[in-house]
Amino acid sequence: MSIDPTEQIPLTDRAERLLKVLVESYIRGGQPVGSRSLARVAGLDVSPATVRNVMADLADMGLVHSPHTSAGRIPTTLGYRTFVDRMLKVRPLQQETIDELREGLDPSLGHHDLVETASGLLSGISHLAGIVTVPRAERAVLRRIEFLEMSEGRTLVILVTNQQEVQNLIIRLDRPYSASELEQIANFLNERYAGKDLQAVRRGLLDEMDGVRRDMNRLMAAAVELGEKVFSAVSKEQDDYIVAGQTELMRYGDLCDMNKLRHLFEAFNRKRDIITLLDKCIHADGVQIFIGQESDYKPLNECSVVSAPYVVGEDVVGVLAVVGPTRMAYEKVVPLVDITARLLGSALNLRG
Amino acid sequence: MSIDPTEQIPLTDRAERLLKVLVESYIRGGQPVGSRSLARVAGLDVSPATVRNVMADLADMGLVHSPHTSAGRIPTTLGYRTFVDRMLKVRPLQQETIDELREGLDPSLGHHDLVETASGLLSGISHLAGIVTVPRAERAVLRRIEFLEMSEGRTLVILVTNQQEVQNLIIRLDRPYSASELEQIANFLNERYAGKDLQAVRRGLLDEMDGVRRDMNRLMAAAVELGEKVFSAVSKEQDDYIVAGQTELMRYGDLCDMNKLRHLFEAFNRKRDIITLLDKCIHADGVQIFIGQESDYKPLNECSVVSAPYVVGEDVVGVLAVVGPTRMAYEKVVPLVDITARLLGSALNLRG
DNA sequence: GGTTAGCACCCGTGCGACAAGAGTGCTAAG
DNA sequence: CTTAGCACTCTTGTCGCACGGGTGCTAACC
Repeated sequence: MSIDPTEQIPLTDRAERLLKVLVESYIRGGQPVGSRSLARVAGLDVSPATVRNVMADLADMGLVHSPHTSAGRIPTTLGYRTFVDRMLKVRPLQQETIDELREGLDPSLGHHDLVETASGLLSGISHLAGIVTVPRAERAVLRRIEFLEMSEGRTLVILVTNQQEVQNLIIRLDRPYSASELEQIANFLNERYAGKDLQAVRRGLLDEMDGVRRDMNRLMAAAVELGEKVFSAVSKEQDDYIVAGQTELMRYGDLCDMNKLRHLFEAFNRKRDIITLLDKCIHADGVQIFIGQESDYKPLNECSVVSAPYVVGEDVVGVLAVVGPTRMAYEKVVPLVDITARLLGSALNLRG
Repeated sequence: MSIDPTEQIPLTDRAERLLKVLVESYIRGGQPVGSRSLARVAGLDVSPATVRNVMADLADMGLVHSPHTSAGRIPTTLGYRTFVDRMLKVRPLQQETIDELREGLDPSLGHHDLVETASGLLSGISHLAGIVTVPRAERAVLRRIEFLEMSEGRTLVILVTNQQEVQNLIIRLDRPYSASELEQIANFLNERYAGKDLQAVRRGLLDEMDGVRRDMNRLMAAAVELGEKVFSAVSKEQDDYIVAGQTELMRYGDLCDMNKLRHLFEAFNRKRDIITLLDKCIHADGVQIFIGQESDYKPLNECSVVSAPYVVGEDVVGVLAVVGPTRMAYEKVVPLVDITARLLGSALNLRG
């Protein structure tokens, strides 16, 4: 949110109030709101005509527009933006919702399950789609590595990280290693690197490869080479997320166009584009909101994305988000995303 | 297909031909087909009036119906059924499609990837949704089991099956075991059970528990108990499937009702009901077709499911299916499902 | 000057009428 | 048994029309 396009726009108190009420009431009702009802509900004790004048100004500033002459007004993207940045009063979550989140995000679950339930909770509570990226492994701490020969040239690598996470991958070796050789290599790597995070491990391995190659014995050389193979593969294996509750989006008249909705769903499946969008906010701290075209991605043109990074220790390890029609209940979604991010972070954190 | 409700219905050659053409032409066009066009395209050299008479008979038999007086005719479920059972001439797949399948289902892929690509291929080729169940592990052959202590009471079990499949799960032990104890237990289990399929392993373990309990030493007893824990957990871990191309279904006007479509998608996510449906055909050999309400499951009322079990060795290990509107190109989908099932089976088989 | 009432006007929506077209069912003749 | 003919039904599209919500503008008002 470093660039705030609304900073410049000056609004009288009344205009501001009217915009706020307009957005709220459009979010609630989903229909263009006219001057009469706006005047009534705003509690400002002004006539519809006055409201119309104000609306004309807001329209000039690009904050609202009519879908056609003589329907009520609808907020534009910029209108939502202004609303969100300047008028949004977040309403704290109900205690029972918080309890539900806290219960669901049980620290004893595995990474994958945590991500999945987080996504499910986001969606279930907001009645919108939830997205949670799989946490980056780079900062996970290596606890143990083991090798297991499977068949000619294919070796199973078992990687235990943090307290409980297990990851296995199969690598191909260019020459056969004996079982005891593999054991020694594992021992070497464990002794040297257990307790460091994967990023550090990889850096360490690269250093060793570069540097003192000649004073390594064969075993060490093999260990380093093999390790590098493993950890480069692991670091590639990221960039994934879990979506829950796509179907919720089929409930909203706003997105009733089957074709657009299809494109949106396909985008969810394709993942790539969504990932790049989520990446954008991985280092914004706190909740971030993309409204309509702000996401700069066609399938999301009529959607808003409310996202927040989640943090383990000092490090941002992932992002979660809620996706729904532009016309969503921001005042509820924002705190939901916020708190879910915190709870997910701490659930992951407790597991070390 | 043991019960064939159409066996009884006698049809003149002409009626049969007309029904066939009607179904084909409705599948192609999606609109009720009238007597005039039917007469023309059937190539029978009869007048529309004659066709109308035949249609009246077919309607009496419940094979076709009009959406209302004086629209063309549409096949009923029973009509489709008759068509599929008695008139469907499967058209062999194009060679390039077969190549695409064969290439995609690379035996060197892991189980999970195979299932995923199979599902994707089914969907991509048919432009419908594809479903493939994860292969049952029961008949997979145990190659090796290893234990790795992780933290107090939590032990990682690594299970290598067939040539290349790795599965790991974490179990809780009621008492702590030393590393060497675990190693011995693993050795015991490996010696005794490597090469047998998981079902046999489990049976064996249960036998040992039941039977000769007293002449086992402590180690054996522990091994048996632990093993039982593992293999009972593994056998529960099944009953899953992978869906691909749900979004394709949003393309068809037949399923344009957003609500129904939502229910369908939710059914895909819920999985349970779909699984029970797929279970029904796991032991029918060859392709099976559920048309509309035949599936006996509301969300699928306007869909057909074309399914086939896939086989490794002698054993059916899973089912795959294509789901689409009742009005689908059966003559293409049937061979597609058939061949994909064979290729998936053999891809899994090659991997031992 | 800001605010308001009044008024002309615009435009989406719903409704009824109407014609066209497609298709049927029935009957009577071949 | 087949077919032509015909009356009838029902959907679809279009047009016109009235209605109502909402606007923009202007002129009066405080």
